[in-house]
Amino acid sequence: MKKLTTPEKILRAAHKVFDREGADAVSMRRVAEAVGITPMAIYRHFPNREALLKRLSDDSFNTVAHEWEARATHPDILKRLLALLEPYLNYALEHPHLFDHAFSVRRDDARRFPEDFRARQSPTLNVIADAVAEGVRLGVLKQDDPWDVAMSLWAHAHGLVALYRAGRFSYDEVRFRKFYFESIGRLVDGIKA
Amino acid sequence: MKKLTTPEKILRAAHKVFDREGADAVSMRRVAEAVGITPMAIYRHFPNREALLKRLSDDSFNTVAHEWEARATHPDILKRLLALLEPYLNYALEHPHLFDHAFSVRRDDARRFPEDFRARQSPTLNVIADAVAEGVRLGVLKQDDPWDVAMSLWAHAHGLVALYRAGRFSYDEVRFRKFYFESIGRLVDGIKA
DNA sequence: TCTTCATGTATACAGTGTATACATCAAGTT
DNA sequence: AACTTGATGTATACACTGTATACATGAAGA
Repeated sequence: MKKLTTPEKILRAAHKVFDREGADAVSMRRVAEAVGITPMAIYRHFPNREALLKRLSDDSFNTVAHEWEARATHPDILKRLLALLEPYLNYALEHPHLFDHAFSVRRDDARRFPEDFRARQSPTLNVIADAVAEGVRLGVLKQDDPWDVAMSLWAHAHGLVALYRAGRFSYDEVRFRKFYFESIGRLVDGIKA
Repeated sequence: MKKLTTPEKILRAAHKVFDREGADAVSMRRVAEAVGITPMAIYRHFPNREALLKRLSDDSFNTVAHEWEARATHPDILKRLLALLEPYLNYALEHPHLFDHAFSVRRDDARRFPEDFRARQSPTLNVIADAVAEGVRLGVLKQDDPWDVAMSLWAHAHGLVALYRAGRFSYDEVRFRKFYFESIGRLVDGIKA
């Protein structure tokens, strides 16, 4: 059992509340009480509440993001693309509040399409675009810009999850998961050679 | 110049702030001051702030929603589908804050896929699903469930706009508009017969 | 022993939504 | 004409928020 520094304790307490009840439930006073310090003590470690929340969703996202690369192995390009988009769905279903904050909240410092992505600054979209590029090279996919196609795939997955998160589906997780892949399949049909 | 009732004045003042600065800027005190009444007077006309915001985005959305039906005329099914998704983009670009609230905020009373949509309770998705059904009938589109396909189209459009709204594109409006239709075009390619 | 600095506390302020109690005034009703 | 009622407003207060400011504490180094 490692001894925790105060910033770590703050992050853990805040993460717990965030993951369970969403960003709105993460108040400085509530986090401070959970840690056992005064609200103002948090400001010794984080400039403000927004920075604390950002750090939280960044950390949470990064721990999951590595799964993208691990999925980049399937030899069948079309199946690989679907497999690459599964962690996105899993993350949204397992950590809905953190997902909302990581992907649906406006971020002025976020990586932007196209320049940041083409500069390979997104480890997650890299593997998708690489898979698309390989598919094009092998003749499995239509001739098209791999980054544009990767963005289409991301947007499609994101749209489905965003509508699900916004309460526009009555499906339970199992049936939504099915619809998610069927829907992405329609897009994949459109990029096939 | 029609004389305005108090609820109308409240809605107008709130709409102005909402459209310009977003939901967070709409405080009861600020709206009340703009109208020239006390904050608590608003509660004579709206049960609470949430209801006021909901009414605002509902109204704003409904005034735009009629454009959907007006676009349902193009004889070419594929072009009609693209034309049907244009008002969605226009609305998002012209009223970004209201768009966020109308489509990205969780609504437990929102119409849900599939049952509410199949029951034709969404005037906007009706025209899309009808166009898809007609396309299937004419053999222009693959055999598939029109409501599932319509939902895919909506999700794709929504995902693009949501990512744009979340600051994931560096494109200006003109270039994003181009990418929006190109991307939807990839999905349309996938549902073509 | 003295200083310094990181880390914490205490207090206060301006902001929020809204519950509660009271005021005003026009429209019926007797 | 007098009285009642109901719609609409105000005034005040409460609990909550993020955080600026001032001060306390205690360990490390000189």
